[in-house]
Amino acid sequence: MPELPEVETVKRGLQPAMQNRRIEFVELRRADLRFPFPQGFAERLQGRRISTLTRRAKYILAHLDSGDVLIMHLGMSGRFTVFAPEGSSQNLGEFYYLQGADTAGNGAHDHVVITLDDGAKLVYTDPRRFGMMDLCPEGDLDRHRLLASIGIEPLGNELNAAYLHDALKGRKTPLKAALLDQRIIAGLGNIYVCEALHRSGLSPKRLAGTLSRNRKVDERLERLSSAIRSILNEAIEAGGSTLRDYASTDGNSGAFQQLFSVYDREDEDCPKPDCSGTVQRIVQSGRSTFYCTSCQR
DNA sequence: CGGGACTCCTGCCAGC
DNA sequence: TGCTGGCAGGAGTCCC
Repeated sequence: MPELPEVETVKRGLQPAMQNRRIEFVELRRADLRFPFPQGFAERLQGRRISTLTRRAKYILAHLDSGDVLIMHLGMSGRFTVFAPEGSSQNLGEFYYLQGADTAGNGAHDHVVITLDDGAKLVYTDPRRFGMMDLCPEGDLDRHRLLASIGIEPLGNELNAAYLHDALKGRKTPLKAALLDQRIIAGLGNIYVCEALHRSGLSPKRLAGTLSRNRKVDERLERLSSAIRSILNEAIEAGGSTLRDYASTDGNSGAFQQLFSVYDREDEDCPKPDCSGTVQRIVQSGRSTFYCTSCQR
């Protein structure tokens, strides 16, 4: 599930449930996810008020009144569910399930249960356990080992053709791999890289540095940077409806899939109106790439 | 250093 | 029906 748009959607979904709430109790069902929980994890959270939630790359950050920041990453299969407090199903955020909180958190892969001061329970579920949680003082966030070398946010002003020109210059790695590199752009994953390359008509196999040959900024980098931005924004937009579906049903939203032009569409016709190509699947650094060999150069 | 392979873990699906 | 192998949206680590 989670690339930047999904993480942003989850953050927005959690915000109304968590903002300004005090953490009453934290139950860990195991000692680790991808990494061990830090020493005193539950104790440092309990009794603290959450001032706000933010996002950096694919990390959700909960800022606490103690000065600590709770860092959360969903990995490949991580998910949060908010269970409403008993008998208060009115005016709940879209992220709420409408069950009573006493039934929450009993699944086989429910690893963390956070009880808030209004009785709501926040349950972290992660079958593959590639997710992680950590605590870090707000002032040390930039130096946190997982955040220190993260690149620019693609939705901010820093992402533009000139940035890509410099960042990709001399790179001999395929463009696909460079865009997946979180040190260059934060938050892109396999799906949205495939989609952005298709929209901008660039081959995933092209060596990244070939777009920065001249001193002049290549107009293809302009296309790439605006494709990244528009794809992510559209996905976030769609995320809201995905989330509503999710809250009311089972997590599998049809609207989500319809967004993709090439991802998981091997052998289908290229959806670009002026292109008669077919979507191919190849493997790059061990992962699936979907692209049109006809219009992506 | 840059680049690529390997690794963690479980669930699911196609193919036999 | 049941097994097996391959694959999955992430990313740190190790090795050349």
